[in-house]
Amino acid sequence: MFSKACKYAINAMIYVATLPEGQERAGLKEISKAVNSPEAFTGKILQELVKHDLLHSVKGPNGGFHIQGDTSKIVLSEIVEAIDGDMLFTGCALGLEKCSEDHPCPVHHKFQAIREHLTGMLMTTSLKDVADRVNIGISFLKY
Amino acid sequence: MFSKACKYAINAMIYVATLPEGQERAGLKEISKAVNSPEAFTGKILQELVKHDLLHSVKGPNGGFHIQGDTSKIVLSEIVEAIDGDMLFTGCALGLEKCSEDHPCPVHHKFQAIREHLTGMLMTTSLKDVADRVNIGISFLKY
DNA sequence: ATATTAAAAGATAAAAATATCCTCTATTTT
DNA sequence: AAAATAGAGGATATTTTTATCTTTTAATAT
Ligand code: FES
Ligand code: FES
Repeated sequence: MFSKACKYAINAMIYVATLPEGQERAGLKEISKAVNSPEAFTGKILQELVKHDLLHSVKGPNGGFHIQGDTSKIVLSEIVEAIDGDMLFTGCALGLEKCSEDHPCPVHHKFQAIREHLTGMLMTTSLKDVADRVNIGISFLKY
Repeated sequence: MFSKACKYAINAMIYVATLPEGQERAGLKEISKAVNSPEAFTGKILQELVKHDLLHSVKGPNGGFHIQGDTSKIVLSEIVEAIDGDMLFTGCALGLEKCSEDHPCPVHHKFQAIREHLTGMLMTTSLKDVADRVNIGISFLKY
């Protein structure tokens, strides 16, 4: 469904979102440990998220990553799109060059509903929504 | 969502299912042309489908592939599982070692519904359902 | 100012997925 | 029986994804 890179990205963003407001930033090492992802690879992914303005980074001592602004303003679909692109949202499930009503693949009509369900969920679920669940201890970022 | 191999597999199975009952089998060349997939790679995938008893093959002149029995008895989820395995149906969306209620990832509760929607659709959509759509010309296997 | 810290950037490496090619085997036709 | 056909199986190649390592750059602390 999502690439590994995308899963790491989502988990990392959630972890950063769980940090108390205005707290010191989290370093790469801390983040990759918290979400059980390979450190160097995670670094690349965080760079990408920074480029997409979903995350901010600070170099040097006590540097690290943080989210500026409200975590309720960032939704999961933004993270997915930043890392995996929009094929999940717009591509044909069976690999036709483009997904369209005019020239639909054999599962288009059935898939449409699922896609809408999925994208609707990703577009309405904020980082705050999911980070809160982690903070109160009812969901987990690793194992 | 699905691997390329799985998309080729689904399209190929649908194509074979569109052939009139009891007709001569379709050869690899014919199939891969019909669904616009790379021939040799498609051959490997069809082998796998044969191993999973979703497809039958005959060697030699006028050989090829066909489905024995009723195409309404084969559902899409069987093809997906044969090629991509069951991670789509049972794996955690965010990469936790296992998906469970006891130790859920932050999107588990939201994902559960989508997964059920998706697997429900794949388990109830038969090859005949989709092949019929192709035969009456309202959906397409390539481009 | 200098040393230290930590992310950015670039170069490689390893693994997995996709794709092709060649030989072997079974079947059919002549 | 021999030749031709077409899938099976194995080996190899390419591409993409995942992962690591090294160097550079920016910020901080001494
Ligand atoms: S055309 Fe295949 S999903 Fe829309
Ligand atoms: S635990 Fe992640 S989807 Fe169920």
